[in-house]
Amino acid sequence: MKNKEIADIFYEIAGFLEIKDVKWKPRAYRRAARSIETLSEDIEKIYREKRLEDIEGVGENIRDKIIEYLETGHLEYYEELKKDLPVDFDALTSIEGIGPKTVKKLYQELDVNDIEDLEEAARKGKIADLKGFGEKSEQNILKGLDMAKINQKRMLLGEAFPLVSDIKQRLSDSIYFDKIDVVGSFRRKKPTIGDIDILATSNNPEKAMEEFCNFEDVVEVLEKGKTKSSVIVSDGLEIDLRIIDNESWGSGLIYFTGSKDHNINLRRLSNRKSYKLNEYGLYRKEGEKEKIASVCEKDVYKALNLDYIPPELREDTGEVEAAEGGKLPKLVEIGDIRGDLHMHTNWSDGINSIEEMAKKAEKRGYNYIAITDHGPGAKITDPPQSISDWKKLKEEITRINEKYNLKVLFGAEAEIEKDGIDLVDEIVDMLDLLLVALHRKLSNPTEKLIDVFNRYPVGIWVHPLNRKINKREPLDLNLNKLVNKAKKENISLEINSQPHRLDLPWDLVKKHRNKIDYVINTDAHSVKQLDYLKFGIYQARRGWLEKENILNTRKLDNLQKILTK
DNA sequence: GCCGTTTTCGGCCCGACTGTTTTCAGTCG
Ligand SMILES: Nc1nc2c(ncn2[C@H]2C[C@H](O)[C@@H](COP(=O)(O)OP(=O)(O)OP(=O)(O)O)O2)c(=O)[nH]1
Ligand SMILES: [Mg+2]
Ligand SMILES: [Mg+2]
Ligand SMILES: [Zn+2]
Repeated sequence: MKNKEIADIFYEIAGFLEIKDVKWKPRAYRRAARSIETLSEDIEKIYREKRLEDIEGVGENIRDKIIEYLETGHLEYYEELKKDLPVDFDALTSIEGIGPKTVKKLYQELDVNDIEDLEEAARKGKIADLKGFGEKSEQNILKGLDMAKINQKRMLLGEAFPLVSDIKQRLSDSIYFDKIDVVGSFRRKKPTIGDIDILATSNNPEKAMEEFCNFEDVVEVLEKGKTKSSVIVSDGLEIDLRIIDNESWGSGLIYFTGSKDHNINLRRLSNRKSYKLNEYGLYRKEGEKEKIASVCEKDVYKALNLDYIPPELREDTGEVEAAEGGKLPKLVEIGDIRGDLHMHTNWSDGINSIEEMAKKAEKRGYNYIAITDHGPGAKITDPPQSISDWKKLKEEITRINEKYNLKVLFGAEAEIEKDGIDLVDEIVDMLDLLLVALHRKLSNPTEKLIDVFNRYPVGIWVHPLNRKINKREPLDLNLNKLVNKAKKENISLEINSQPHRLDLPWDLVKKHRNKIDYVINTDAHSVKQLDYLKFGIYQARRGWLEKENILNTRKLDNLQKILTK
C-alpha cells in the first residue's frame, strides 16, 4: 500500500510551500494528505478504478500528481521543491518553537538543513545574531533540542489515567481552581495521547497559573499567561492548562477537546450560518454580534442545529454531517456488556485462579465469562499441554460453574501455526468457545487465517492485527477478505482492551462495522485487568459502535453463533 | 489547490503567548 508514502510526500510538499509563503496550497496539500492517510482502501485500487477525485481534498491537480507518482515512482513537482529547499522540514519543525518561517531564515542565512546543523548554529551563537532573533530565541532553540532528545513517544491512553487523576487531584486541592476537566485527546480517548490538556475555571486566574507553573514536578515552563499556560513535567510530558470563565465553559470544552479538524469543521459551519465560533462562545456575526450559546456543549451544538456529539466521535470523520441529519449512532456503554469472553488464568500465563476470575466477574455483574487459556503452541512457560491437562481444566471449570452465579464457558486461545492451530481436535471438541490468534510471523498470514476459519469452529478472531502500540506495527492483512470470510463463517472480531493493544484499531472497527459483529474483551491476565474493559469500550465508541454491533451485550442464549456447540 | 443549501469565484478557524519589535510576526493550541 502506497497510501502512507503518498500522504507523507504531500505533507512534505505542504511544508515546502509554507516556507515559500505560498498561500492556501499548504492547506490543500495537508487536507489531501490527511484524507489519503486515513483512507480505508488502497489508493492504487482507487487509481485503477479512476476514483481518485472522489477523495476529499483531491482535485485535478493533486489527482495528476498521484497518478504520476503511481505510474513512474517519481513526482517532478516534489523533487523540484526538494532541490530548491534541501531541508528536513519535519525534523526541524518538530522542535518546539520552530516553524516554517524559522526554517526558511535559518536555511537562507546559516545554511541549516537538518537538526545537526541547527544544533551547531545554536551552539556557536550564530542564531542570536540574526535579525528578528536574539539571545532568548537561541536559548529556546537549544532547550527545544534538549527536549526533543528526551521527548519520547506518545503515551498510551491507559498509562495516562493514573497521571490524570493525580493532576486533577492536585488542582482540586488548590483554593484557586474550581471546575477542572481533562480534555484534548484524553477526553476523546485516542489510543495514545501527545500531552495532557486541562480546562479549568478559577476565582483567581493569575494565582492559579502561578501555582500550576510551580508544581514540584514541573521541569520547564514553556509559556505562562492569564488564560493559558504550558509546562513540561518529568519524562518530558507536556501539560497544557487553559482557564476560562464559567459562562464559556461549554464552548471552551468544545475548543479544547478538539480535535483540531472537528473544531475547524464546526467553525466553518458556523461561518456558513453567519455565526462565529471560538472558545468563548458562539456569536452572531452581524448586528449586535450577540452571544448565542456558550455555557454548555449541548447548547452550542444545538444552536448550530446539531445533535450532541460525544467526544470519542470528534475526529472529523463524518460526525458533524451525521449530527446535522440526526444520524449519529447511539454509542455502546460499559453497562451494556454482559460478559467477557477472553481471559487467562494460572492454568497458562495468567496470575489468578479460575475461581478468582469468576468471583470478580460475578462482582462486576456479568452473566457469563469465558476462560480462554493458551494452547501448547504459545510462547509461555507452562501452558496446558496434553489432552488430560485440558480435561482437568474442564473439570475445574465445571466445579466453578456450580459455585458462582454466572456461566463460565470453557474456551481456549489457540495459536495459528504454519498448518492449522495448536490444539488437536479432541481438545477443540471439548470447548464451548474457540478463540484464534496470530502471535508469530507467518508467511501468507491472510491465507493461513482463511484456512483456519474454514477448518475449525472458530468463535472469535482475537487482537486481529497483533499490534503493540509504539512497539510493533499491525499485521498487513487483507482485512476486507478476512472480514467477509469471518462473516460467512459466523466468526466475530475482537476489540481487545489491553492498553497496548486496542486491536482491532478503532478506524478499522468503524470501517467494517456494518459488515461484521464485534466482541469487546479484556484478555485479562489477572483479576485486576478485568477492569481494562473500559478501554475497549472507548475504542468501540470511537468506531461508532452501538450496542447492537457487539455480541457480548447480548444474553448467553444469543451467543450461539460463535459458540462451538 | 479545492470546493459549493450563499457560490464556478472567492473564500479557506480563530485566538493566546512570546520575543523582538517600536507595532507585530511567528508559533502553537
Ligand atoms: N480551533 C483550533 N483548535 C485547535 C487547534 N490546535 C489545537 N486545537 C484544540 C483542539 C485540540 O484537541 C486541543 C488540544 O490540542 P493538542 O495539540 O493537545 O491536540 P490533541 O490533544 O487533540 O492531540 P494530542 O494527543 O495532544 O496530540 O486544542 C487549531 O489549530 N485550531
Ligand atoms: Mg493534547
Ligand atoms: Mg495540548
Ligand atoms: Zn489472550
